[in-house]
Formats: sequence, C-alpha cells, structure tokens
Amino acid sequence: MTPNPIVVQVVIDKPLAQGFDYLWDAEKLGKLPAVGIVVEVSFARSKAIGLVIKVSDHSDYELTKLKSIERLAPLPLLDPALLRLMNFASQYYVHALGETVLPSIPRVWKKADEWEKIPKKIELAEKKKSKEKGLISEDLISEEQLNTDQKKALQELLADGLKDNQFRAILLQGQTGSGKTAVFLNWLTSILKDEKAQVLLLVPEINLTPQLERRVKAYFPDKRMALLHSGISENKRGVAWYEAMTGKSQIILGTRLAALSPIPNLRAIVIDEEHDPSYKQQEGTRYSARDLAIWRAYDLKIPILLSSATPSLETWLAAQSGRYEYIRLDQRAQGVSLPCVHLINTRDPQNQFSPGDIDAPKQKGLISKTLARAITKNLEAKKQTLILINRRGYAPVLSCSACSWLSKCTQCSTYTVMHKAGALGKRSVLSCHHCGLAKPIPSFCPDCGNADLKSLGHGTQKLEDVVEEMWPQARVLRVDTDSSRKSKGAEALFQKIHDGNVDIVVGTQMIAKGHDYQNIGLVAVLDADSRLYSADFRAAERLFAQLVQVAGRAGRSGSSGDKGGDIYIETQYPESSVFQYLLRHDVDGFMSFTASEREEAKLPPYSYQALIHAEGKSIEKAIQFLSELKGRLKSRGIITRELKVYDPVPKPVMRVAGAERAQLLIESANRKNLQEALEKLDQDLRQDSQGRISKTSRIRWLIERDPIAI
DNA sequence: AGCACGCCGACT
DNA sequence: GTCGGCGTGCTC
Repeated sequence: MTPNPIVVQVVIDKPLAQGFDYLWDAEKLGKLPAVGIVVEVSFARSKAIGLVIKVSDHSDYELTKLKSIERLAPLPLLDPALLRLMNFASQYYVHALGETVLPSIPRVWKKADEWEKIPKKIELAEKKKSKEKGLISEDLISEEQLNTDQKKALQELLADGLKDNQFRAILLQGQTGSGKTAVFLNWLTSILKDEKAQVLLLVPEINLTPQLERRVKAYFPDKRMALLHSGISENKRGVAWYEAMTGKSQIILGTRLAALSPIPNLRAIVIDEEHDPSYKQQEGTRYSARDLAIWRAYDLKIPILLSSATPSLETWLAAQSGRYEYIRLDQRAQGVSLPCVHLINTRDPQNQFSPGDIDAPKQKGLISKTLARAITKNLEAKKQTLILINRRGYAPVLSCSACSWLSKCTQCSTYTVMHKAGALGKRSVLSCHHCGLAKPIPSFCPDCGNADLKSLGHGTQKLEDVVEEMWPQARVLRVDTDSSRKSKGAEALFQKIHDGNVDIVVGTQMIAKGHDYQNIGLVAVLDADSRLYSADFRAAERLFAQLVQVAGRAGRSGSSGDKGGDIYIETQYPESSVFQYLLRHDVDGFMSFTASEREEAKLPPYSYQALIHAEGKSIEKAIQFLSELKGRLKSRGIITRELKVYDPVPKPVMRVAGAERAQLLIESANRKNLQEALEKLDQDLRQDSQGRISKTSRIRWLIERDPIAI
C-alpha cells in the first residue's frame, strides 16, 4: 500500500476564486508542508508564486493530474494572524484571496530564480544599514517637553494600557500644532520597552513626511525601523518587509501597504491623520488600511490609536458614542496662534476689480481684488504666499452666476454634475451619481431665470500665468503631484520653500500635508466651491479637513508672540456651513452638523455602500452591462427592501486608454445584508465571464466596498 | 488574468 | 484559399 500523498492547496495572484491542489514531495523540498509557506508552482503553461492555504492527504481533483510544488521561498511562515487578516480582507472586499495576499509580498520575494541569492542581499543591506546608523545626528535626540495637556493625554493612554491583551481603539483629536505626535511617540516608548514588541505606525504619504521618519529615528535611536512605502526601492522594501516579518525591526513605519505586512509581535498600532483618504487603496483589492488596521488590532487584542485634527466622521462618531476612547488635545503648543480666516464673497462687486483699477489683471475673475491686494501686502511684508488649487478632472456642478442656485438632484441629497455630449447620449446632461437620474441641462436658472449658468471650478489651470502677470517680481513655484511624486522631487521642492527661495507657491492640497512652513503669511483657496459642491457627498467633509490642515500650516510660527497667518477663501457661498464652522475653528460643531445631515439622508456611516465598476469599449456597453446586472439581481430576489440598487452612472472623468467606465451604487442599512448580496453578485459575475449574459461586450468589472468617492 | 482553441469575415 | 477577429473554456 502506498502511503497517503501530501496535498496542499495553493492560491496565486489571479482573479480566480478557488485555490489549486498540488502534491508536496517532502523529500525533494526538504520540509514538511504548512499553511503560510510561499511556494513556486507551475500553473497552466507558466510558473507562478503562490501561498499554501491548506494541507491535507486527499484532493477533490484527480490525484494523477496534480502537479508538484516546485520550490519553497526562503521565508518564514506568513503567520496565522496575518492570514486571518488576509482572509477577512479578501471576503470583505470581495476579492480573491490570492489577489489579496500576493500583491502584499514585495517583488523581490516573488522572483524564484533569485531566492538563492537572497541571503547575501540581506547581509549586504545589513552592513549598509549599520553604517547609516552612525550618521544620525545626536542633537535630534532631545527629550521633548510635554505640556500639561499632552502629559494628561499620555497618562490616559498609559493608565488602561497596563491591561494587556485587550483591544482598545483610541481617537486622539487635536489641532495641528497641539503635539499629537509627541504624545503617541511617548506612548510607543513604553510599549517598546519590551525588547520583542513591535509597533506599526501608519502615515498617509510618507514621501511627503520624511520629517516624521527623522523624528521617529530620533526618539528610538537604538530600535530598528522598517520603512514600508512605495517610494522605497524594491530591494530595500523586500529587506524591510523581511525584517518586520522576522521581528528584527521593532518599528514598522509606512503607508497603507504596511497595514498588510507580517508583524508577528505586533503590540500597538498608530494611524496618523486617520481621516486621510489616501489610506484607501484605489486599485487591486480596494481596501481601507485604516479599517483593516482596526480589524487587526481587534483580532490581536492590542491597542490602536487614531490621530487627527479632523477625524473621519466614522471615527468621530465612534469616539462620541464611547465605542472608542476619546482623548483631546486642545492646547496649542506655545508661540503658535490660530490663523485668521477670511471669506471673500466673489459675488460681491466690492471684492472684484473694476475697469478703473490699475492693478487689474487681463483675465479677471480668477483672483478677486480683495485677495490680490492682500497678497500684495503679504509680499511686501516679505512673507510667503500659498495658493491652493484643486486637482482637475472632476465632473462639475452647475451654478447660477446671479443667485445661489446649484444643480441639485430632485430625488437625493446630492448634487448633479455635468456630463458632456456623448457620455450618455447625444446631448449633454446633468447626472446624479447617487441614483443615476439624468436630466437635460437647463438653459436658464430655474430659480431666477438668469441665462448665465456656469460650471463650478473651471479655469484654475491658467492661474500660474495670471499670478506671474500680477506679481512679475515674485518668485513663483508650482507644486503638484506630478512634479513631486518623482521620488525626491517633493523633498527638494519643500526645501526650496523652506529656504525662502520662493515667494508664491501654487499647488494642490498636497502642499499642505505634514509640512511645517515657518514663513507662510497667507494661504489662499480659490476654487473651494467646486470642492464643496460635488457629486460626492463626502466633498464637504474633505474640504473642511483640508482647510483646517491648511489653517494649521498658516498658523504655525517659529518665534513666539508672532501672530498667526491669514487664510483667504474665495466663495460664492460664504454662508455655507463648512465655512461658518471653519471661521470659528469649530471642528466638533462641523462634525456634529455633518453627522445629522448624513443621518437624515441615510448616507454613510448610517448606511453601507458598494460600487460596481464596469469598463468597456463604449459607455453604452458598460451601462448596458450594469443595467442587465441590476435586472438579474432583481429577478433573483437579491434586491430586498433593505438593499437598494440604483441606476448605472457614467464616469466621464477617468478615460483610461480608450476604455469608458460606468458605475452602479448599491446601498444597505444593514452591513450583513450588503455583504451577502455582494458575495452572490460576485459569483454571478464570475459565471458571466464564462458565457451567461452580455456575450456581446467584453466588460471588465470590479466590486468596490466602502467607496470613498462616488 | 493569460492563453489556446475554434469558428466566421476580408485580403496579400 | 488563408489571416485574424474575439467568444469560450481552462488552469491543480
């Protein structure tokens, strides 16, 4: 009798829901099988890297047809806790397990041909790192003096912290400049007293905050730190990931991808700027690193600290209700005062240039007279000016130039946006991204009859030219994602601003992220309205967060006694609640207001959402695909009273290489209900690609859970 | 996802 | 007559 074979199930990085069985030749591989081993297998006609997720002695597949495992990666096991997280993520985000796990493994570990060379590589990296260590200047390692607020916060954190093995979620809320970082770094100090303990520190975009990295290094000079973010070379990332996995690094500092890294002795998690939308992955498995980190902390029974000046509504409500612990830091560090917020009503002729003004630019209407004169004054005071503009590419809301009319959906609490001719038919339409309702564009304002209707937020591209025309003597710098993403680009640009080699900075919101500027006297926000009124119901929340952050930057000051900076916001709607709460620096007021608005409209976090994206050669085909899908959900009884499926909406903005896209919104007051529906829908769609419906159009589809932009 | 197989249209 | 379009099926 032949002994029972060893069969392992392996998942690979393909959109296939199942795993595949392989034979395990213990003698050849020199090891017994275990769940969590990374392997190389032959799959179809090529090789693939996979992960063992099951070990058994039989297979549902014909034994003689099974192939054997080729090779084993020189890695320790992906630990059970990490696999629990991966399983959860795969289920929750309705993505194949293999497609969730394997992308989280650095590329170097997925080149089987190089597995043998890896020990040498690690050795080399080790040597380099120990050399670097000596370079850290000692003067950075200074004990930061905590103010009374900070001390109190730290005590609160530590008081309960003595209870081990307990899940705690804590919101640390405090204005920019209140010293949140010092508080959580001190907290981590106590956790890291245990030689083995590891901590995970997540930041939104690390390439923008190298100063945090330096600060962490200064705090923990004798701890090893693993940096995990996409700006790091593949080799270095591979080593950092390995050091996290083996427990060699105690501090894992990184962006959202670090939330999925193996950290066997994880004892605490910190999420800095927890509200930041960049925690949401927007491709592959579209996970929220913040949500997964919370799940991970819950699963591991460890504390997680969420830090922000303007928490996400979800987190804020959890803290208000007592589900999360709530720690406030309201005292600003010494010498820092709040900036003064000015709202410029652009509809008021007094604020605009008139023909007689000698300083009027050729192109009027982009920068108001009031703002222009404030900037001139600021330049004369030898202070720097920051002009914030929006990222382009949003479908704009239509507005009336004479009254306060905005194109609102008649059925929903959201705004309808312009879709140019061709997207939904021959005519341009106003479309609601929530319910899918499309209406013709009115030629007159429905409220006042004015014929001059404008789309919000157009024309900021020309801003740079206008700025140069108006202040020819000023040194103007443009900072945007493109100019800074190129690895070290961002740091160099920020350095330029720091050194005072620039008078006016024109850029997107990113320039406000995580940087302290010493000499910014004025911040201008030009197209706030287009960000306030948008198809996306979260637009106001995001704008508010950004403005508060910007306000924090402008208010910062090196020398004590210096007055805070000024913020000028140009708007047609100065009475809007976002601006009114901002004027009073009232974060909680805004949150509470937004919460009641959402509750009334039954929008998240009072309901749960998912988007089905469809991409095809033409928008019609994508829409048709989603309509058919909706029809089938209906006929199969998946749409219940609790579960709402809206109509498909075209997405005119992102046209990727000839492909056109549409989306379908699914909403439910019940989380479980939505989860079940999505799972059924996923199965259904997978069958489709094997020939049930829409045979005519090849459509790429994707399910997105908890979308952050609609 | 890739990739092969296979069945119908316009072309050196 | 073929080349190649993509609809369909399969990968342990």
